[in-house]
Amino acid sequence: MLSKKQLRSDIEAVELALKKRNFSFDINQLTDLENKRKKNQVQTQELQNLRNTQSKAIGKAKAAGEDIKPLLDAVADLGDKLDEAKSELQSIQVQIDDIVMAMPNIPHESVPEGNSEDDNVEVSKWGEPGQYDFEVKDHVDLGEAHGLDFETAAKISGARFSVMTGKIARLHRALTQFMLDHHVENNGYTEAYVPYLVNAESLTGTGQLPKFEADLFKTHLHGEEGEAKTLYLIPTGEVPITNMVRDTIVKEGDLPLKFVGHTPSFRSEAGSYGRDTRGLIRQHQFEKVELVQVAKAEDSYQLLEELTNHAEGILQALELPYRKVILCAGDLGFSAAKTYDLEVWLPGQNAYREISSCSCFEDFQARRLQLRWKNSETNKPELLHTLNGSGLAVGRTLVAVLENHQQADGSIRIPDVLHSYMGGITVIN
RNA sequence: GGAGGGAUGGCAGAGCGGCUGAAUGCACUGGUCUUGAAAACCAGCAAGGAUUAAUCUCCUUCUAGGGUUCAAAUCCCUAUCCCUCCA
Repeated sequence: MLSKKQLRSDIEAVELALKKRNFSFDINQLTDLENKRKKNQVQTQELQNLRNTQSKAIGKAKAAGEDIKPLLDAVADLGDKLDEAKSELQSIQVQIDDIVMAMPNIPHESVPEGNSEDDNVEVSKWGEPGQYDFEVKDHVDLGEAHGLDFETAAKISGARFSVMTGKIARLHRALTQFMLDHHVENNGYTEAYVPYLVNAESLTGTGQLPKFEADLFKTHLHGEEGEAKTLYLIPTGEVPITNMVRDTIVKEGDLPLKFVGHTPSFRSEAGSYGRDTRGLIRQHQFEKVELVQVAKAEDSYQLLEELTNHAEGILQALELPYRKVILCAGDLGFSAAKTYDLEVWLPGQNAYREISSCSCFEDFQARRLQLRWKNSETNKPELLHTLNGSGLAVGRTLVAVLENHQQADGSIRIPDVLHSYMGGITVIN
């Protein structure tokens, strides 16, 4: 959520900034509502003030043993007037909130202009795509022989699910364990285990709601669809991990907070029919190791670089060629101010594909989350900045390992760092 | 499944219709004292919002949502979460 102060004082600048990401809104509508709000709020507060002072006077008169009847008569219709003013104010505020909650974050000044992923800008490249003196297979063909099974998954659940058995399943687990250990031991993250079902408040805090409900799997207990009983499957570990610190004032000395968590992610993939239908690339359920940081405003962009490097460290350790791109304004996610995507080389697709997305949200999420720290200089709570990134998406990492480390006979070479996690297995064949 | 108890500021914890935005302690900030520190003492210290150049002032908030009342942290109802006991 953007700051309402900013929307009042500098709405033209907001419009201009959001235009960069092809988002437009009706300035006049918002200013009209804002003017109404101002008038109504002042009026309502005056009525409340009147009620408070009158009530106090009644209390005093009563204590002094005076006749309070005339005072009671004087406030007879105050309650109704107040109710009316309040409900009108509330309806205006709901309208304003609806508009403001649907507004995306303002892109950071370093974000390049552009409309789609074609306009993203490559920042760096690591490793060289391998040369293969045989015809490369994609992960579906490679995995089939080793226990990657989409047909059984389709029987159990449907399209966009997978079953893994045997060594593939172990490799998938090994990748997860390796990533978690790596980030805890080398990068200073605290491991977090979190719920996979979350309430609407949490999803509102990180920005998935109210705008993107269609992307979520929704459950309700005992067939009842009510606020309290509705839970959603998390679309990313970002949601529960970031929400651990919702509504808190973090001690300055504890900053930055750094959490790493392994969770499944559940996505409806509404609107992506026909895209990436083959293989593990786009699933309703996939595993991810998520990095989350919470920091002071002045540190956040430095930490975005670090966090991205942490994700890159996994790719390097697994000997996977990749490139880093900065997303253009038009391709930026709703809550993000700046995002680096890491794209791993997939020989089977002869292309770089996203495997991690690392973003700084500035105070956009923190404002919804009421996530703050107390500045000892001003003695005032200030909003923190939030960051997160995949470190990495496990399913896609599995794809990358299979495809990049395939050998002529269809076997898979296991990168050195995984050997201990694989019980000494160095090749899957 | 049944019966109770609870949720209050950064934390702990009093208050149980008007004098309570909230005692007290801890933490924190500033000061006195000290060569320095600790201790002691003094002072300050909830958040959000409206208005303002700023100060002032005002409004809202004691888990959440309803209700009673001129007036609610306090009474009533509902929900959520926590705890204890019984089965």
